[in-house]
Amino acid sequence: MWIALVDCNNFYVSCERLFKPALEHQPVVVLSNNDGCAIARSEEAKQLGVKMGTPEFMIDSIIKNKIVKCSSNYPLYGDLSSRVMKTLSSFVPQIEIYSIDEAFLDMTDMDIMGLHDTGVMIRNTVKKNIGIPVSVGIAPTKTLAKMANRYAKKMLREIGVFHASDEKIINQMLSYTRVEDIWGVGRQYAELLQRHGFLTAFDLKNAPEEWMRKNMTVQGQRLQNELKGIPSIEWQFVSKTKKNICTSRSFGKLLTDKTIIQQAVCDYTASCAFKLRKERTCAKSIAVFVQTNPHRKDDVQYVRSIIVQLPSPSNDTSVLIKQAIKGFNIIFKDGYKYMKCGVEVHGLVPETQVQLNLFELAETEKKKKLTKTLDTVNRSLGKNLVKYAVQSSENKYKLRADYLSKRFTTNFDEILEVNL
DNA sequence: TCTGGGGTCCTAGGACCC
DNA sequence: TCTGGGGTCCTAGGACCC
Repeated sequence: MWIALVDCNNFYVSCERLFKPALEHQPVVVLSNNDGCAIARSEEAKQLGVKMGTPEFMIDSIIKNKIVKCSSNYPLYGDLSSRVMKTLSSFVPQIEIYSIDEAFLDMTDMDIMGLHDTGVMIRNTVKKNIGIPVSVGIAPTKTLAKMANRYAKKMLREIGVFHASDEKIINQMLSYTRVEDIWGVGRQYAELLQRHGFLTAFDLKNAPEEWMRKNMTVQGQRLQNELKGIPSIEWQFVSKTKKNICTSRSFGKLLTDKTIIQQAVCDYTASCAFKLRKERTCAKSIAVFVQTNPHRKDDVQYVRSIIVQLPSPSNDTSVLIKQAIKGFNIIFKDGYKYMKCGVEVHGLVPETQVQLNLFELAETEKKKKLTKTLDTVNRSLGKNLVKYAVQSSENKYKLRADYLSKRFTTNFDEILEVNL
């Protein structure tokens, strides 16, 4: 089996550059929600020492005025992503979209002109059609394809394609790759592995199976098999239905006022309810959490969450808001400076599976019509103008987005972006 | 002054049932 | 004095991903 992992280079930065060619060859970062920290960096920005997750104020303190900052613009990235994915789909029978900027391609039947050349063709076509640069890694398993992709970026920058085509080449790649750079090995496991003398992916491939199982659970076993060239991660051509849905945000500034925070909780609940309806699922329970800013060492800290069971599974905004407020009232305490709150819905079941008694049924039909109308109106306006009374009518917890680019390819309204 | 948001999978341990 | 065992469901928490 041959698997390709196609990955857009510095995706968010590449999207911004597409519409602002002057950013080409400039150090550019894209900032997270709230303009909090860097979540995408151009090569030039990486060379200036900007790390993933560097807070904006630290970027300023090191290299003020040398770098272009963009607020993140998810509608734009989402639209370009689907165009890239559509182009990739034209090459192979099926692709697995792994994230906004990555997809796995089953290349097993593609070996007509040689897999390396096929990879080059894919890369050139995406660049020509969409304008986004991509890298391609081809190998016998997903984990090795990820590694090959990274190798292409690091070692074969100009070509941007690497085919790990036989055992000798794969072993070279494994020896080159340090454990902390393997897909599936995070900081904790990397430290553990290094302590035990496993430094490269090649070491890990040859580690005792017993040890892997004992210290890294079944995931470690799977990972080791993948490194040995035995595919152990299933294809996922159709996206699974979600198991949890979450909406949470940091506030633009620290908040103490219960009413304003409750409005945020209600807005995020409405957002979760909308996502549930889009997925055609209902939630069994809803969790609410609030927290202070852990980075402010001098402030008194408070973090709390609560799970509220719903009377019956629901995706109705008013039902969810009612329960969310109930939970919020239990966990909220005066006297703290809050930085963030969020809402998470759990135990999702298909809409069609929800059992109701007759009384509930009659009520639900009425509510469904109301909800459908609200969704339709809000969608056609391109923003959430129509709301329940407990939601916010103005942005008292508004997020910052000082460097926002225009929505070049979509009709989304500015307000949708900054409001939620 | 200023530090993201949205997910997944796995395991352990408790509650409960027979 | 001796005090089962297996199964399921749920939740919390850890680790990881982009």
